[in-house]
Amino acid sequence: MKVSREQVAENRRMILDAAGRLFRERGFEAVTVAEIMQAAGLTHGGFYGYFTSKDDLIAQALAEALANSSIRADDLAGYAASYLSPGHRDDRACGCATAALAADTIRQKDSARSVMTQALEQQIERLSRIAPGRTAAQKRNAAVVNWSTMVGALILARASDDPVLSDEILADTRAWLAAQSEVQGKVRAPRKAREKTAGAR
Amino acid sequence: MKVSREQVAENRRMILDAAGRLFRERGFEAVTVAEIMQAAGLTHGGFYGYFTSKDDLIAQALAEALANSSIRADDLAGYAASYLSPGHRDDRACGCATAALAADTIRQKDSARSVMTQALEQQIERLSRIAPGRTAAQKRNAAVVNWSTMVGALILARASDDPVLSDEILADTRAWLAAQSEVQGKVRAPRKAREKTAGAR
DNA sequence: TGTACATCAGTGAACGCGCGTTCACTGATGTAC
DNA sequence: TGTACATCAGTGAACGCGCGTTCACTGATGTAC
Repeated sequence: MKVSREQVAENRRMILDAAGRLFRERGFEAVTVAEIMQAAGLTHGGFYGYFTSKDDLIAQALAEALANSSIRADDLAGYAASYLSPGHRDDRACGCATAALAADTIRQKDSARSVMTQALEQQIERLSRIAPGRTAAQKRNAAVVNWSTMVGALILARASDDPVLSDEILADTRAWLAAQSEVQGKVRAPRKAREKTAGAR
Repeated sequence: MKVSREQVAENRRMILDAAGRLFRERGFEAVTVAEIMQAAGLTHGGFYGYFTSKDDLIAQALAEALANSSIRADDLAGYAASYLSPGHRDDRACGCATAALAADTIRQKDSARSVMTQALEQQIERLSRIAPGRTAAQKRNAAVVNWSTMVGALILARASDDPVLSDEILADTRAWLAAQSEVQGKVRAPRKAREKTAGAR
């Protein structure tokens, strides 16, 4: 049964969304094409009308998931507080696609790897704007390290079976990044203002 | 054909070694039982004489791979220099099992997850001994953050398609950890001694 | 020490299963008049 | 605006394939005498 052009666009969005969520939750390999199509409300046969292969979908769904990060903040401490929250740790399906899929992407085709690399570069640029440091080079250096720290901490917090250890990893890393933000970034800001910013979600 | 008891022990070691290497290189799911047995010089049929299932092997091979980290150093800067070297980045099969498999392990059975959690706790304790800080709590906090940073940086450096960006991530994070080690950890050590230690492999 | 035989590690064919992908078919859409 | 029909998105059975796992068999090991 043919379907309207709007419905086609809507279906395409549904497939990419479902794939993005399932991939982040269970990895590229463990999720099947049939499962994604079912989650999108379709049957598996129609898949190849939208994508040329599963690898094609992986690259496109990854790009979509990496672009739609829900984490937003104007300062490093606020960003870290949100990124390293228990809520983000526990919601892999809708959380950071880098933390969920960077390790998986290393073993994927070039199409997916290049998408991940572009997103990584963009994220470093974005973090450079709120990173501590006087020169542009210092800010970028700090952004690289801060991003590594956040992604690493989220992966390790998720990897830990033990909720106490997992919470410790998140809390320690949050505190560290907040301190970074304080000491190096905003030496001139008044104390009250700083505390407000750092405490905000 | 029956085989001597020593040969059985040797074969077991070969299977665990091959599995550890292949898993680190390509992930748990992409590697097949037959492939592992072939890499160990055996045929796939014999597998279930050694392990009850692939999941059983995953847990045991992960424990083995996590225990046999080749990275050793007496100070943080030296450890970071080794851990964040291009050589370690490029040799996934023999490198850090945490960086290679932590994200994969999140989606594995409890047996593997508990192995990873134990290794994580041990590594934090180990790093606490060489971490900067005055109190034990400060040292442990720093160890948690430093480990998150190293694992995150290695994963991101591997994820990057672009060798320039990849090298930048390694170099920036190495420099950062060396600075951490300098500023907070060894304020009392004579300058010459510090430089020697930090430069060592 | 030498011999006879029970044990059991390793082999490879075979199992059921689910994967990614293909394809003939269906029927609503959207265009031509 | 209404009607006729070509288009093509979606369906579900079917494809070949490779997976994890099983099992009857083989023949070297290692024990009992």
